[in-house]
Amino acid sequence: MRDIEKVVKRFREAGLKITPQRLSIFNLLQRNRTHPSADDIYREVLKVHPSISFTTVYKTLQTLRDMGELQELSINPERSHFDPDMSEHAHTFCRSCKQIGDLEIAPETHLLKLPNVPDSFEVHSVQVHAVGLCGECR
Amino acid sequence: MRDIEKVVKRFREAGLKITPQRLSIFNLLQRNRTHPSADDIYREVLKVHPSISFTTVYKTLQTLRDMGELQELSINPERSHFDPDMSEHAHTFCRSCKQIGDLEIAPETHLLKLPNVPDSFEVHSVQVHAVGLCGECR
DNA sequence: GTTGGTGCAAATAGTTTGCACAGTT
DNA sequence: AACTGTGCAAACTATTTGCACCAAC
Repeated sequence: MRDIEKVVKRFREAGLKITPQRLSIFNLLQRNRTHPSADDIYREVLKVHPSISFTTVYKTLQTLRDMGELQELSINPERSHFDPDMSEHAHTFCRSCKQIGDLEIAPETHLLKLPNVPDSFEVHSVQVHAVGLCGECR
Repeated sequence: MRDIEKVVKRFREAGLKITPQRLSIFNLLQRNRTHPSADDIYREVLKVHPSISFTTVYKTLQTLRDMGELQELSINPERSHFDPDMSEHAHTFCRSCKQIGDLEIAPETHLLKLPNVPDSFEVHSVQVHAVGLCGECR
């Protein structure tokens, strides 16, 4: 996700409104490093904005994802997680504690240049997931 | 997934029973190239075994996954898909039609040797997903 | 006969939607 | 004033579980 000012600008340019609820969500995502689920985000924003609804969080996440400001991670079969870090990187996923971690990938790896992708297929993003057990859970 | 005979042998060795329902499921998976969801598999097996229940299909898929005979793919946020092909390969996922395709990966890519994975993390499998739009849907 | 499997029905959980009212522009 | 956003409640969908009966071994 970009700077809040830039995201706000994009929303306004798209005719979307800036509400206190949305600003709280932007703020939280900006500082986040934990790959939260929609519900995680909801429960966090609740602390700052006790009257916010899950629906609002949910719809704002959809909008941000559709704008390409954050990634929806399909890594945990039980629920979606969101990642505001749009740089090329991979993830670890622990099958036991369900924790998601970041893996830095050297830029020369060119994740987006996967071999054998048909020319006709338009790649938006490449997700790389190492699935297994973290140190704690072994 | 291995040959049916080998899978049957593994089940017996683990004290698990071989039923007509399970054999139908094994057969179907063996010939499958389409990354079906649990429900896809259920509807296919129904044709051969009209009295089978979703629960039976579901539990057998869990067992096969836990044995490492097939992979559960977290690629479609809406549902899990299963892949009996356990060789190192990647997938394409079309956001529009939800189709999953295979991508061959040269063995020298060493998918399982992702850089920067903490020593303490035990990697079971690495999933690589190119997410975007297929030729048809563009 | 013992033990695990099957199938039904119900519970659970995450996600998504319709709608009336409120807030932003 | 026009139009989008919010929040509630309900619907939906996939997944998971409890349990009585059945079948493989």
